[in-house]
Amino acid sequence: MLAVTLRGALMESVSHLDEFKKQRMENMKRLETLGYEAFGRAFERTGCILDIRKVFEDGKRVRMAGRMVSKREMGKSIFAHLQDHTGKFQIYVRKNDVGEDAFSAFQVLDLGDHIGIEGELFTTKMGEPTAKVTTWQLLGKSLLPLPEKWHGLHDVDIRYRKRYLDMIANPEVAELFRQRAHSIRMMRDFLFSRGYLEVETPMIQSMAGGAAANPFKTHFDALGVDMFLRIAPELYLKRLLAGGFDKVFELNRNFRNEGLSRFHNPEFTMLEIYEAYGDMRTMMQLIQDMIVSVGREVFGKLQFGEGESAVDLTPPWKEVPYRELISETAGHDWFDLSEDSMRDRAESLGIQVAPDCNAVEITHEVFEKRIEKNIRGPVFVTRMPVDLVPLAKACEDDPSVVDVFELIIAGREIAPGYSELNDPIEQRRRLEKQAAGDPALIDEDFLTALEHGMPPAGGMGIGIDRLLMIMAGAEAIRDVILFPQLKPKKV
RNA sequence: GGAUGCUUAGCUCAGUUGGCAGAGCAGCUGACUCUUAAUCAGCGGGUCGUGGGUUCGAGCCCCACAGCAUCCA
Repeated sequence: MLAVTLRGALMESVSHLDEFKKQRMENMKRLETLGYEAFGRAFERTGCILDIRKVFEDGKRVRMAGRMVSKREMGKSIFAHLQDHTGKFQIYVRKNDVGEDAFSAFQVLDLGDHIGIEGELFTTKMGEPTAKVTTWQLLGKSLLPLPEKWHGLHDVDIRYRKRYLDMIANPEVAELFRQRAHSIRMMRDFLFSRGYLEVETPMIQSMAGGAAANPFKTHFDALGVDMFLRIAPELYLKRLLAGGFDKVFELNRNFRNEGLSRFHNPEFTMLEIYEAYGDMRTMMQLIQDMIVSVGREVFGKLQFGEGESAVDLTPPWKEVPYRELISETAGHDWFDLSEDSMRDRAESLGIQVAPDCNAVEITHEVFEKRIEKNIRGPVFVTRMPVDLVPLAKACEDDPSVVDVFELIIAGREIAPGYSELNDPIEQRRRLEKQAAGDPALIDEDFLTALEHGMPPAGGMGIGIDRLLMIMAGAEAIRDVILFPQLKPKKV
């Protein structure tokens, strides 16, 4: 009894959408009885809509395909727009031109249907380039209504969950993802042309190393062991340096088992680059050249954002030591202060510091809360405290700081770069400290590779999604990821 | 994990002090052979996120839950 009621209620709740679908199914049947195949086959086109627009010429015959996104019926003639990924084009269907049957079938078409047309180009009285249809065919029936044509699709939940609707209703979204694809392609070409080799290393790993982050767990059935999705490719890329590849990169997904936020998606795209016999300065030059060329060639500019969030990527980019930034903000005597005085000073700057924080951690709180956010950049912050960065070489002139940079743009960390540690003894010491007595957390195979000898190297990782947020002017990381992670929706 | 806000027709949004659930687009019927947010005439479409409560009466007030957003951890 209850089950029956629930089922009734469920059917009731979708009944209205069903009515749209029912109507369209009926239209589909009518088209089929008129001899149209509802889900058609390959259709040879003169070109995409942009191609056709480019070669526009009065009287030219073309074959064009697209989704019908608007339709204006006027008795014995119809204007409509077809849309493909390159834009919209108006078509004109006249009873006299296509014949009675094809015309009445066209009247049955719904918005959203994919059709192919053959016709002759002309310009309307209002000056719009248009194709006068002589024949048409149905390529793909749409059974559900499109979002509203004028206001588009605003509901962010639907936009992320049904990205295909977002792309149809909001053309700028499709454009952004083309820019993303183009940017990534540019980076690959750039690195390839400079002699870097693209490699693929395991995403499923028996221990997730190379960064400090919580991994996703998975299970390898055939081997009966738990595995992890990688949090970074670093330790494998360094094995390749030991193996003799001198310039390598990997551009692919990393996975971190963290929450969702405006700046975090648990799977994100990272570009990691290593160059043997180089150091972090090699990387500084490389990333500057690479980002500048992406800016120029994909976006056609080096100035991004407006007002408060404006950044100018015109090289050369500034370099500022970490301690200098701290002194400027927290006082020139900061590094002479006792831990307690540091805590008081931090609080006077409006920063709450946990009581168990040491001097390095308090200092870094100041950096994160008061400095980093305000750096418009791009700025390379260099000479970070050794305790913050366990995988880098110490500076030659000061063992308390490491030879690294953190590239900050628009108040955000975009890319850390290191003079990589290639000393297996020091590396073991640091990994053991990090593992805090748990030998299962130490990647012995990686250490063995270093023991065989790894050349000195520069290395860096670039958070591609965050970089693209800046260049594309996106407010949220979800806006630059096609299918961002969301909570599964319960029924 | 915490705080705040949002959730009303397929889509975009109104909804007054708690008193019959609204508009535009989309849809349906009809007219119209250069329209373009076509126009004109008419029609249909709602478990107001879900579940409880207060009340004579809840889209609106209260509680819980869900999803989303922003900020914080």
